[in-house]
Amino acid sequence: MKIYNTMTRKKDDFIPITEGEINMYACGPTVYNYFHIGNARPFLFFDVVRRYFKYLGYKVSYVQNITDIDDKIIEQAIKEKTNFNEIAERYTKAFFDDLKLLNINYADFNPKATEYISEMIDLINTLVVKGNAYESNGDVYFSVESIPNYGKLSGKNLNELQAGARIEANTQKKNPADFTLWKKAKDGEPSWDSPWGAGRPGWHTECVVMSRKILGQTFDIHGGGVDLIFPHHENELAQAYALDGEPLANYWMHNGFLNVDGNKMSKSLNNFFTTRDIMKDYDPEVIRFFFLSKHYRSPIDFNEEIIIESKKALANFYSAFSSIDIINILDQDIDIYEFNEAVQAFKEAMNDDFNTAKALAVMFDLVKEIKSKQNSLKKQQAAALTLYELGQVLGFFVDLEDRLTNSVDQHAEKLIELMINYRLEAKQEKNYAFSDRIRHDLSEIGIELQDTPQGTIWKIKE
RNA sequence: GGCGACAUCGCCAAGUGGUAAGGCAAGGGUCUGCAAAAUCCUCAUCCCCGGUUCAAAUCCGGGUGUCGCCUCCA
Repeated sequence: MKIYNTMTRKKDDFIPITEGEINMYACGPTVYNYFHIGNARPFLFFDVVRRYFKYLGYKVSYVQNITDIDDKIIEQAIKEKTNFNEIAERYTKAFFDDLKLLNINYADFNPKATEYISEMIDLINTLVVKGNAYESNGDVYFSVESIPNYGKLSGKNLNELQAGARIEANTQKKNPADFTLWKKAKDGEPSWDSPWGAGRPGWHTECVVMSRKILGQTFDIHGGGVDLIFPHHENELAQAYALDGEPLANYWMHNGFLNVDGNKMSKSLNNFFTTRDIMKDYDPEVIRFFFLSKHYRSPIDFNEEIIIESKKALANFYSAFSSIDIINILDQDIDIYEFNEAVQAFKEAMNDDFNTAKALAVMFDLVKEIKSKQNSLKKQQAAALTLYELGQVLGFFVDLEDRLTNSVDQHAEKLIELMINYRLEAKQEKNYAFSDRIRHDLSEIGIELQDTPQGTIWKIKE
C-alpha cells in the first residue's frame, strides 16, 4: 500500500508502527457554525480511509478533535449575545448530526480542546522550561528558532518566512514566525488560570496534546486539508519535536481544496454553502459520490451540474441492484469468488494512495456484469453482491432496501394500481388519448409509469 | 516576491515509458400504439515548442494558462 506523504513529497510504502494496527488523527471542526461543503471533504475522505483499513483487517483507532474554544467561537458568541459554551455545544451537536446524514462513522475518540486545558498547560510549561517557548506579557510563544528544520513539512525556511512582509509585526515575538501557545485573555473573554495568568490555549497545541495522549508519542497518520500544512501542522510538528525529538506522525495526508464554480468558496462571493443546506436538496450519498469521483489530493470543483451528473452516475448502481432484485439475495450464500479479480482491481486502486476514482470504475464494470445478458443469473447475482461489498467499503448503499422500494402508504399504493388498471382498459380500447393522459397526470404528481413486458410498473420520481 | 500543484474527448475523470479506464452528455439500432425504462453499437492521441528513447499523455528543458500556500481557513 502506498500513501502520498506530504513530509517526503512522494508516495511512500505504508508501514504501520504496530503490525495490524493503525492509529490515525484528522483535524476536526471548529464548532462555530455548520460545516460547509469544503469541510465535508476531509471528514468524508478520512471516513473512507478508515473504512478501507478496516476492510483490509486492520484494527484502527481514529481520533478527530473538536476545537471548542477559539477566537471564532468567541466572536460568534458575542454576535449572538450568549456564551461560548452554548455556541460550541450547539454546533458540536450539529456536526455529529450532519456526519450521520452523510453516513460518516464517528471517530473512535472526539476529544474536545476544553477537556484538555491542564494537559496543554503542562505541555506549554515543559516547552518553556526546555527553552523552546517564552512568556511575553501574558502570552506564551513558541520559538521557531529553537528547533532545527522548522518548515520541513511545508517546504518553507525561516528566512523566506521573514522576507514575506505579510506576517504582522508583533513586537512581543522574538521571531515573526513564532506562534502562540497561550493567549492572554482580554476582559470578559473565557479563560483558564495558568502560570502566565488567565488565558486560553493556542490552536496548535490541542492537537499535539490530544493525539499523543490518546494515540501515543508517534502515530501512523495525521490528516487534514492542504491549508493546514502551514502553519497548523508545521507548528504541531515543531512542538512534538521540541518535546522529545520524535516525529508526531509518520505519514501526513492532505486533501485538496474544493472550489465553487472555479472560485474559492467565500461568503463575500455569495458562493458559500453549508453541507446541511446542500443535503436538503441532494441525497448525501450523491455528495459522497461527487467527492470520491476525484482523487482526494486534487482540487475539486463544486457546481450544480456536477452534482446532477454524480446523481445520475450513482443511480446506475441502484438500477443494477434493482434489476437483480438484490434484497432477496443479500442473505443467500452465493459464492462471489468469480469476481475476485474485480475485488483485486478495487484493492489495487485503493492501495495506490486511495485512488477512489479508479475504484469507482471497477464498480461500474461490475454494473455491466450485472446487466449483461451473456451472464448466468448466478453470475449476475455474484457481481451484484461484489458490487454491494465494495460499495460499502466506500460508504455507499446505506438503507438499501428503503432506496429500492417505493415508499408510499398502502392506500396510495392501491390507488396507483387502480389508475394503472384504468389506463390498461383505455389502452385495450385503443383510447390512447385517455391512457396517455393518465400517465401524464400521474407523472405530474411524481409517479412515473413504465410499460414493461411484465406489465406496467410505477416509480416515485426523484 | 518566495514555495508548490495542475493542464487528458462537449463536460467530469483515471492513467507516470510500450501504443488512451470509467461516468455524464451526444448520435444510431432494438423494444413500445406513442413514451419512459431497458438494451446494443459509435464517440479523444493527451495545452504549445524542443529534447532523451526502439518506444512518451507519461522523463528533461523552455513557453502559455489555471489554481493553491506564504494570514484565520478543510
